[in-house]
This record gives sequence, structure tokens and C-alpha cells, in this order.
Amino acid sequence: MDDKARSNFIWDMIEQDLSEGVYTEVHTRFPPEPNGYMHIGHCKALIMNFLTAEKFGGKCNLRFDDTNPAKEDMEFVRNIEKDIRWLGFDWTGGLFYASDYYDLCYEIAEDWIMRGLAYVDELSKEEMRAYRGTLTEPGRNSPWRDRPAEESLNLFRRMRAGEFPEGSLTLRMKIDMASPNVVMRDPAMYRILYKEHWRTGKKWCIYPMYDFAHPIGDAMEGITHSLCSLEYEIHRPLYDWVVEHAGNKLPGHPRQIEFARLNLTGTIMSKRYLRQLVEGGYVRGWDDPRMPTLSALRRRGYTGEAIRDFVSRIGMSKADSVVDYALLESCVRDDLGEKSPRAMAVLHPLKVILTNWPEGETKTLTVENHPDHPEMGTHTVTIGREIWIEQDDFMEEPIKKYQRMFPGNEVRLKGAYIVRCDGCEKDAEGNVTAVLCTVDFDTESGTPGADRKIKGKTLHWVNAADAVPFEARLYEPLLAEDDELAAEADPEAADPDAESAVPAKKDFISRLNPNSLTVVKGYAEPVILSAEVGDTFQFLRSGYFCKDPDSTAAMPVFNRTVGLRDTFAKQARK
RNA sequence: UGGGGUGUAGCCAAGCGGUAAGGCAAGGGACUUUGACUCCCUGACACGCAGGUUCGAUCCCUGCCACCCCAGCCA
Repeated sequence: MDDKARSNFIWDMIEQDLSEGVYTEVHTRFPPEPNGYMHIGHCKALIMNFLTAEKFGGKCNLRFDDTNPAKEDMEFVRNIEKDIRWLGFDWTGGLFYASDYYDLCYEIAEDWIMRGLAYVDELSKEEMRAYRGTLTEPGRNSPWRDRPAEESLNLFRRMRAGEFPEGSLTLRMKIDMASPNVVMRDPAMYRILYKEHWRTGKKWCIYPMYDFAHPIGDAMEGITHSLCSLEYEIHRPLYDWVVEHAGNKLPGHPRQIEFARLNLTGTIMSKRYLRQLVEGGYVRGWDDPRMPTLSALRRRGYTGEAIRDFVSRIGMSKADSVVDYALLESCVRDDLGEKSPRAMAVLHPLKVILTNWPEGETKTLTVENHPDHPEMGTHTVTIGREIWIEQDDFMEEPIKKYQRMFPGNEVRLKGAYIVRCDGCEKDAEGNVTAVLCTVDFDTESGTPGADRKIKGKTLHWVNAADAVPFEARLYEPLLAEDDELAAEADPEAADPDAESAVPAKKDFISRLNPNSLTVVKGYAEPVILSAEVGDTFQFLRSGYFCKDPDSTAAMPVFNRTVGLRDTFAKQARK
């Protein structure tokens, strides 16, 4: 499946590195910050890192980038590990934490101070911003930039000892305040944070910044290729600067390569917006099947295999893109189509009376579990005088090309008989209350008479006498079709507290699709009762459905993972 | 107006100087006890635009345009 992933510019670069002897092996890493639930957007980086290691016979580490104790939690660590395993990967290179390198980072920091590569700054956050300059104007050196190394060292040690309040001092790299790349204008290395770290406890009250700790972690783990998303491209000079200047303490120099992140139509990948959906009650939680989080996709019935296939098929490039959700759907259909047993369920029930069926009599029939996989076996269904069919499967006055039930037409009941529709019963308002049909008893499935060809289609149905009521949850994209926020810039890059975030927030909520969830009560054959939460069926002609944890003994609940393709509905819409 | 990137069909994406892969979507058709699956067939006077180099350019050069990223003591 994963071999669908063709070559890409990253693998080309790696091959070249290997052939030129820059590296003799390939070692990657997936470095999530444990500050939230993973979503499908993260899968691109995740799968790319793991797959690259697999492809080149190398290893891939899992490293939690836990350099900000204010935002991180152990609960997220467990979830991320679970998600990775669900996708079928293992951290063959080992499990690490950025916090494993706190001591080393500190050592390097002191070394840099003594070598004049870092200094303790007393500028406030606001002052620092002012000194940094703008995109078009160079910054100015901090007045503290050239203080004696011993003074910085003393201050830095006292920072560590907890002698200063948060925000009062920072340790900065001494690079170039006039650099056209603002990332290089004396970036912060350490800030004071009186937060207990979920791993290191109270040991530290100063924490290294990503730009400092990340390259060090990569280098320490022997990472050869550090694959990350495009927004880190401008950090690459800094990444290299850090590794070069700490070189005497590091075993290697990884190569950072960037690629475009994943966007999907009809949804969003921003943690900030997703949190809004959860906290605003627009969805039922982080694992609401409408969410793009992996826990939600899992609950909805997506498989790890389908997601791997999807990522393999979208390819890898540096061009900003928004992938059509239809591709993801195609991937799950492929996977589920092979694996899922078939069953019959009616979502919008309409009663059919088989008028020539003897009252009180029941017949047991055998149906296949999968048309292409006889080894998956069979199960039985019963049929009696009254059955349920889909409301869509009857039209008193058929539209063009309609081949389902209408007066005078014959259809096949899947696995049972050919029946002729004779008409229907209506209530006072003219609503159809029941369809009347005559059974051709000579056409039972599996018997010679079953070969008779008819014009009508084969319909799914459920015997009314032993039908199991169930709840089906049907989903549409979170965002209405023309409102693809996904194409917008990642708002996480913006300050959530900034004024500019307010209109975006309002706008985003107004784009929500009011029909993202539809709940219907239907009937299914009893076989669904034996399903466990998480089991998937293909409900014939309807789609793939996965049993939800909300299920009770009295009311099984099924999420529609994805519908079947419906070319007739498409034509009819035109 | 600084720097870093990106621009190939509706959406992704190959292509690496020799005359435009593939997938999804879309449209035809075959098959069908799922209008599903499967199987056929259909798509770029042409690769953001304009020049240039070349026998020949999507691939090289120049200029322009569009979009994305960066001014956190977030990652």
C-alpha cells in the first residue's frame, strides 16, 4: 500500500546525500509537542518521517518536544503514542524527550556565554520587540549585548537558581541584529518559567526555546534528516548555526528539509480553531467524528491503513495545497470495501407489505458476508410478510431512469425474492404509509428460478418482525463546501489573544455547516447486535458504518464513516 | 518597499533540455442479486506571464505577476 508513495524531492535529496557519502545511514524523527490531540494534518509529517526511515532501512525516533511546560501534559503523550501505533508505526529508533537534553542544553549555554556567543538580556518583552526592528528595518543591539561574559554567566546561574521573576531576563544568542532574516536577530535561548514540568518536576525554572533545543536533540540522537514543515524553512540557518556552534558537544550535523503541510477541504487543521469547536460546544468533544483529530477519525471508522494510504497518495512537495477530502474518502472506501462484512440496514424506513406472503410465516435465508470474499462466510436473515425498505427506493411516479420500486415494476430483494410492486397505501394527507408487493416465490436466491432477469435493481431490506432499531449518525463536512478555511493561513501562528484574531474567530464560526451531523433512527438486521464498538459493516448500498461507544444494549449507534459512491444520485441531481 | 519559499489539468502530483506519468474528482460505456466493487474509454495547441539562450525549454537565464511564511521570553 505504502509503495504507492513514489519518489519525492526529499527522497531524492536523501539518495544524493547517501551517494555522496554525506551520511551513511538514514535516521529520522517525529517530534510532536505534547500539547494537544493529533489531527490528520500531523500525519503527513508523522508518516513522512516514519516512512522515510523504512524506505532507507533506517530508524525513526519518537521525540516529544516538551520545552514549554506551560502548555504540555502527559495525557497528550499517551494519546500521541496511541495514535502512532494505530497508524501502524513503531519508534524503532527509540523514545526521547527534549527534556532529556536539559542538562546538555544548559552546559552548551554556559559554554556559549563564555565564548561570547550568548548573553543575558534585561530587555522587557516590549523593549525587545522594539529593538528587533521590522521586516524592512534592521534591529538594534540590546544595551546588554556586550556585557562581560562573567556577568552574563553569573546572571544566568542566578536565573537558574530562581532569583529573578518570569519575564525579567532571557538568555539570547549573539548572532546579528541586522540580519534580513528576523529569526537570526539574537533569538532567545532560555526564558524563566516557574512551571513544574511533567517530567523534570521542579528541577528547572528556566527552559530552552525550540530553536535552541530542537537542533541539539536532533544531533544528539544521530538524526540525519530532520523533516519538518515549511514554516521552519527560515529557521534553517538558525538550526545550522546552533549545531555548528555546539559542534564540539554534538555527534553529528542533521540536515533539515522542509515540505508543505497538509490542508483538507471542508475542515481545518488549526488547534486553535479546533479547540474553539470543542469549547464552544459546536462539536461533542475532541473525538467527535466530525473532527479531523485521529481519535475522531478512528471513532468515525477510518482505519490507520486508509490514512497511510492517503498520505502516500497525496505526495510530497513544497507547494501550498489543499487536498480534496474526496481523496481521503476514496482511500477509506478502498480499505473498508475489502475488510468490512456486509449487512442490511434501512436508514429511512418505509414499510412494504408482501401481500401474497402467508400471515405469520417466516423464512430464513442465507446471505454472503462479502461478495468477493467467500472465506468471510455467510450469515442468515429472516423474511416475513412485512419488511422495511428505504424511502428512496419507492416512487409512486418514477423519475427518468428510476429502476427501483414503482407500481408495475419488479425488483429483487437482496438475497431473497423478486417482487412486483403493485401500489401503495396512503394516509389522509397523501403520504405513503406502505408499499404493496407480490412475491414471485420461484425466484428465491440460490435456486434455479433466481436467474430470471428483470429491469429493476436489487434492493436492501430488513424484516420488520425482528428488525433491530438503531441510531445512525450521518456526517457532512464541518465547513460548508465553498468556505474552505483550510486554504487560509495557519492561524496558530498568530497570537490567539491578538485583536486581529477576533474577526477571524467570528468568521470561522459563521462558516460552520449546520448539517454536519444528522441523526436518524433506522432498522438493521440482528447481526449488528453481535458487533463490538469499533466494528465496521458495509450497510448494503448505503455506506460504511462503525459502531460507536455511545451504543447501549437497547440502542446501538453507528457512525457513517463514508457513503458508497452513488452515481445515480449524482445524475438525478442534474 | 527586507528576507525566505512556491506557481504543471477542478484537487493533489510526476517531470531534472528532446517534444506533458499517475491518483482523486468529472463524463461516457461494459459488467452487476450492492445504480457499490471491477473493467474499458475521455482530459493540458501545452506547464503563472513576458522575453532570452538553444536545432529544441515545463525543465537554463532575465524581468514581471500571484500566493505563502517570518517582527513569541510558542512549537
